[in-house]
Amino acid sequence: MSRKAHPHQKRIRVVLADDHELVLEGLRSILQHEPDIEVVAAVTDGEQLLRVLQTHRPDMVVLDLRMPKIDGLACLRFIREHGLPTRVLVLTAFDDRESVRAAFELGADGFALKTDPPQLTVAAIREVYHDRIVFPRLAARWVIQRQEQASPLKERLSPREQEVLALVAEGLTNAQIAQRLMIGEETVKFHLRNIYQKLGVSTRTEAAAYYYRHLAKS
Amino acid sequence: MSRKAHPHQKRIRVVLADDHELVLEGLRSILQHEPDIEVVAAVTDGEQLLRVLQTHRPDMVVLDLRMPKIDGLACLRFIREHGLPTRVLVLTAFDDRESVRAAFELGADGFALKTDPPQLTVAAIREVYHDRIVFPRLAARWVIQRQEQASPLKERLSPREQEVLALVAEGLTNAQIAQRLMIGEETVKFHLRNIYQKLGVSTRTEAAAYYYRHLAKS
DNA sequence: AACGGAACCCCCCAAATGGGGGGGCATGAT
DNA sequence: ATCATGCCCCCCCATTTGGGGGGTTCCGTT
Repeated sequence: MSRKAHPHQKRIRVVLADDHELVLEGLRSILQHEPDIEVVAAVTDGEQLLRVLQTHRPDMVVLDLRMPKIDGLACLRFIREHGLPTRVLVLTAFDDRESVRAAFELGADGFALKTDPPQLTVAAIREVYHDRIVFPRLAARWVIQRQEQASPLKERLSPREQEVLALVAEGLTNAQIAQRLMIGEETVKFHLRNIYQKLGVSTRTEAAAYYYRHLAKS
Repeated sequence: MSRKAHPHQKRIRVVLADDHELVLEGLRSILQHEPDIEVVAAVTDGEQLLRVLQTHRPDMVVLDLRMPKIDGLACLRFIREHGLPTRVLVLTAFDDRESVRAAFELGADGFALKTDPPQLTVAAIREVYHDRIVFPRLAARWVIQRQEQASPLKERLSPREQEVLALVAEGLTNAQIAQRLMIGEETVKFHLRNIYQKLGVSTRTEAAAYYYRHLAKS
């Protein structure tokens, strides 16, 4: 099994995980020509991934967060909790900053964007393999914001702010909210500014969208 | 220009459009081995696509709906309105059935899922080229459903109004919507006024609330 | 007793929005 | 030929909103 008498003594053994077969194909196609990287498997859902991880013990997994059966975050958690010796490069579609944050906190070693030139992803693989944590400037912001305001944004909203947000999501105007809560309109605006900052948005409709997507229950 | 003295007389000339470079790479990689298909260009945003369409006049475009600058729907609309002789195979990530419906109504010739085995996509290219309309069973349902579902109010919204409303619900501003749909901001306001009247609301956030409660998808 | 945080109120100003009017063009039905 | 509809664009104007200051209480911690 051990190959040591070779110019490129040890190849980076990676597993690819993405539900889009075309992305797998793209990765395979570009990694094919990299002499120091070896694709040992490619899977399209979390279940397969966990199996492969334990049988192949790869150096690294290139991981999409969105996958059937078991999603990327769950896989990442599993890897960390079981102390698997596998580095994790998250391959994201950039659109869900919430997931990126979560992945970072779960200990992802790096991030690459599907919209980036493939060569960047290849470079990222090498970087991560050499114990560097890497992620694109864009993703940096999603992640950094977390330092100040911690991940569960919802918890960070004060009770009053949550009330206000709920009413905004109903479609009420500032004046109506003020009346409903028996406070001044300026106060509503004050709360809203704080809410926007905490949620990372800048309009009431964005806030409403956030509400319905992240913390609605009905 | 005309090559007719060859076993495969005329190759299908396709343009690939997807903001994910890895997907482009994947497509290119598999189409490379198809003797009857020729990739004449690959672009990552709508602006490039429209340029390429007019210079290369390809037989077909494999089109992702989500793209920067000008999104896939807008491109499709452009193609149809200008009577370009280009067939359109929509390559979707499966998650936005709303867009799939819209694409179907705009006259998309076929649909392929990114999660499908790449060979299916290749087959779809050939099918569409031979004047067949093709789409996976899954997508079929999104499209069909709309016939019956016909909620009284939603049906009153014109296709364009539905597009606008969906973007409002995402939290976009008028200016952003205008850019996304390639129309003027005043036009967006015009559509919005009509939407408000039809829905019986008077602010965008109310409209967003209506969207999430009555016509939301997932 | 001093501190920070939450909730409350007020000012100002630029930008976005809502609401009304006026057109235009194309398509498809009557 | 006419009409209705959808879609597009432009004008004007009042209101709402977003973002920046400045404050005051009250409460729980330290």
